[in-house]
Amino acid sequence: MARTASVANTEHRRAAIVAAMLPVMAHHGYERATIQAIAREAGLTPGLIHYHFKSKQEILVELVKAIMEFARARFERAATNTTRPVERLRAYVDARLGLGAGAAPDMVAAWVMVGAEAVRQPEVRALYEQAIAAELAVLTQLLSQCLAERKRAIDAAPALAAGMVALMEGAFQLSSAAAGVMPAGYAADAAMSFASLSVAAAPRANVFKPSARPAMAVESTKASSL
Amino acid sequence: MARTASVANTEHRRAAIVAAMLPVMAHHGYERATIQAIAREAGLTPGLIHYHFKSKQEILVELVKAIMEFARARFERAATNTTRPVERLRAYVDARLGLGAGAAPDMVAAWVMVGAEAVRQPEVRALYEQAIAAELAVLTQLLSQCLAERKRAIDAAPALAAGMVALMEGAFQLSSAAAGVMPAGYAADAAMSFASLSVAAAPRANVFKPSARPAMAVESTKASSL
Amino acid sequence: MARTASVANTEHRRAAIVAAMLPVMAHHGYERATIQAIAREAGLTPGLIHYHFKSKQEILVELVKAIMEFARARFERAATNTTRPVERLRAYVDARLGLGAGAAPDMVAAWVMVGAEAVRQPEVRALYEQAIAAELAVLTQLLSQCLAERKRAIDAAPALAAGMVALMEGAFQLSSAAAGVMPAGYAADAAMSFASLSVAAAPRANVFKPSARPAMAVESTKASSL
Amino acid sequence: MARTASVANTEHRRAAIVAAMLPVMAHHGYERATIQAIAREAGLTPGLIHYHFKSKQEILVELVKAIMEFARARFERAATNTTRPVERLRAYVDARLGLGAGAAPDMVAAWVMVGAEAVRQPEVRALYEQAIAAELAVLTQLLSQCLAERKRAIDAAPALAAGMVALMEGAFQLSSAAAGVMPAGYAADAAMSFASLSVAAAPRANVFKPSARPAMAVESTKASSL
DNA sequence: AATGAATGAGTGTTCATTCAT
DNA sequence: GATGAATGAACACTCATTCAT
Repeated sequence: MARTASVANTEHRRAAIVAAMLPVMAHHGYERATIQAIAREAGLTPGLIHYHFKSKQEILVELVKAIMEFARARFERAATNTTRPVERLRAYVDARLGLGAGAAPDMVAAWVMVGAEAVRQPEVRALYEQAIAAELAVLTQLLSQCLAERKRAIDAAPALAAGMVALMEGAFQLSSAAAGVMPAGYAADAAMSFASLSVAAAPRANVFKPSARPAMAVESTKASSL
Repeated sequence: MARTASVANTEHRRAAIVAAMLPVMAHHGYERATIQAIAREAGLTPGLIHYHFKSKQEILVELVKAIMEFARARFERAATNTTRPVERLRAYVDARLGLGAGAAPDMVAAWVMVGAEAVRQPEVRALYEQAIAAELAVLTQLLSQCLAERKRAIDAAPALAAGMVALMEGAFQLSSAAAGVMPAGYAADAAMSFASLSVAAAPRANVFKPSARPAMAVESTKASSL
Repeated sequence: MARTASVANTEHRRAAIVAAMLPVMAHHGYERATIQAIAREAGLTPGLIHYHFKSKQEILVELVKAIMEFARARFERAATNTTRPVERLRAYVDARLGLGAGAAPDMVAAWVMVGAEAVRQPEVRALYEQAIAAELAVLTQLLSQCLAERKRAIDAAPALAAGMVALMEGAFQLSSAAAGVMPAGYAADAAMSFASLSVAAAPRANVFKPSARPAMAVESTKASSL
Repeated sequence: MARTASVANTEHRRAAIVAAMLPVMAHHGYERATIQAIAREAGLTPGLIHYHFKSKQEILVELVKAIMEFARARFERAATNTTRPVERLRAYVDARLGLGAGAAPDMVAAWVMVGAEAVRQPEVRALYEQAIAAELAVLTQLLSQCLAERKRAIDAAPALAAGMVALMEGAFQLSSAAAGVMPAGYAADAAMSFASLSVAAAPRANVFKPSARPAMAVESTKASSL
């Protein structure tokens, strides 16, 4: 009933503007995500955008942070149900690929645009690298736990994590620009299969006789929407 | 006499303009790849660009085709040395990831920009999907051959190919925008490892007693530069 | 009770706003002296500025008046110690040049900006002319007293005053925009020297035999349009 | 009859744009000398202005150079008729004040605006200081020659030159913003009078018995900060 | 074929001013 | 009196495209 305090109002406005930039960028890219278009999407006047943000790039930076935070939060929520490494890994993959692309295609497309801007804008690149580094760190930890649980050497975890991150980033790109030619729901399956097989194939930790028996069932991976 | 005929000259000019667009797009993206910058890169005058191309987008379309053709040609060249499915698969992966990123970073970055444009420009998207479909077809065939050679069911080939394409597209993105945080040379290794393990784990074709023995050595994968 | 009456408070606010405009104009000029910047300098909110002033130009008008008043007050203070014409003249020059630029560079720079605005804004020009006319009047009177004291004809006083005003206005400009290339402390010396020599060289009042004829004939100077 | 070559055409356009900026700046100042207004004055379209100049400031910089060059050329032309120091000095003063203000009031007003911009724009300030330094150098030389001709010590030349430059800059300001209250033609007279009297009053070079001692002691002037 | 000057629509951004609270 | 969010008209600048030569 009572109007929120001005500070909160400003924060709300900023959040609304960032939120408005997401679909505009998803459909038109950064350069064509004009201040006018963002304002229209947010139901505001163009001048007001620059009252709340110093520059268009600042909105982009906030958008990148928001998407990062969104992904992080979704994983945290999904991972609270279990402590088993494999299940946590699956929760991570599903959070990123299973629901992500299907439930939030605009966010996925916007992220693809962010990735393209990261190629040429140093400030965006720094944020993007930070996001990728965070992904790598989380995945490396999860994979290390999976490997340790099965008494495997964890040396391969970083490279494996890198491959999974690449697969996921590529899946985002393809779901945004070539969805028509990709098989349904391949991505989460492929990611989990890659992880499972790699863990199973990893050499035993400090042991001389590796058996390399795949015990994590690949077949259990199913029903991802990307 | 020394001058080539005008048609051929026109074709040369067109090719030169397309070639000039590549590095400009790699560094500035499509929107900021101005006609002036392309002309400067090509050593031509701005007006001449529009004499040879109806619009800027037409140059982009030609560039996409040129990159597709370049990748196809490189694979063909590398694959002539062998008929063994596994080696041909490796040749393919190396052609795309092994030398690609290191030898032609501008082309990789330009391809990333193309991918972003494909999200919003229908004509570019059609081409991009065509390119991805071609990748999928080639990889599916190569993987099917690998599976058949080992008497495995080939049903999983399309999904596996999709995963590999995603991994490669993601690797392009990451090598262009987050090279600093990725492990060295992870991509080709990951792609080959993924393929090898998946082939090995595939069920036997039309056979009741699967043994699931991994016979394609994962360790043979080495030293890729992406 | 402790609060001053609203009218007085309003006056204080107006004075504070005018005072805040001075350094902002000194550093950014009139056009770039934004209401936001003035408000920040004054520790007020932007909206309040327009509560106390109808427009930005009204603040400028008040600022011009304030600077004029400041200069007048400083001279009055310095001139109370003496009644001797020469000393009063020196007090005037020192008030304007001796301490002025050093003690209040912002005010000097702001005055330069006022001078530029006077070129194009009629209302500011009217005030500026009023200020210059006041300077001329004061200087003419002081110089007339100096001349009279030495029994010289006072006819030249207005022209001499005009030259001194020009020298001082120019000194303000140069101290604000070219301090690096000007000799130290030249201005007050030059002004006093100009006055002293001119007084000494002036013809005797109502006398037929002029003495003190300068070797380089001043009379030969004629027909200048400025 | 024949169209001039393109390079010359471009140079002509640049010169025309610079020339168009002069009256616009003279009447509206730099900030309000909009690209639109300059284009209108030049009879060109706004877009073309930025085809020939990278930025508005670049036009300003060229304008400053043009005014400097104009003043230099006018003096050179006027000074060719004589080698006598005093006459050359007069030629200089007349070139700057005698005809200048009357014949080219827009240029004088534009120069005043340049002076104001020099306060806040480092690049303009650098040019302005260069212009003032050139003035000082020329005047110092001319005054030194006058002093030498009359066997006077030339030590005072720099300070005297500085005073004259200040007087002239101030005269420009006043002729642009307070012409109505200034006596007619005072400036050139004042400048020449100042120079003549100062030369006459200067001590003899290397001589023990100085003559021409002014009754109002110039030496008493000290410690001014400007 | 080729030039490069020219156009005009559109961009991000600034800012004096207004106004609901 | 006071706030600060909001407006809208300007601004400098960019750029694909056109066209006279």
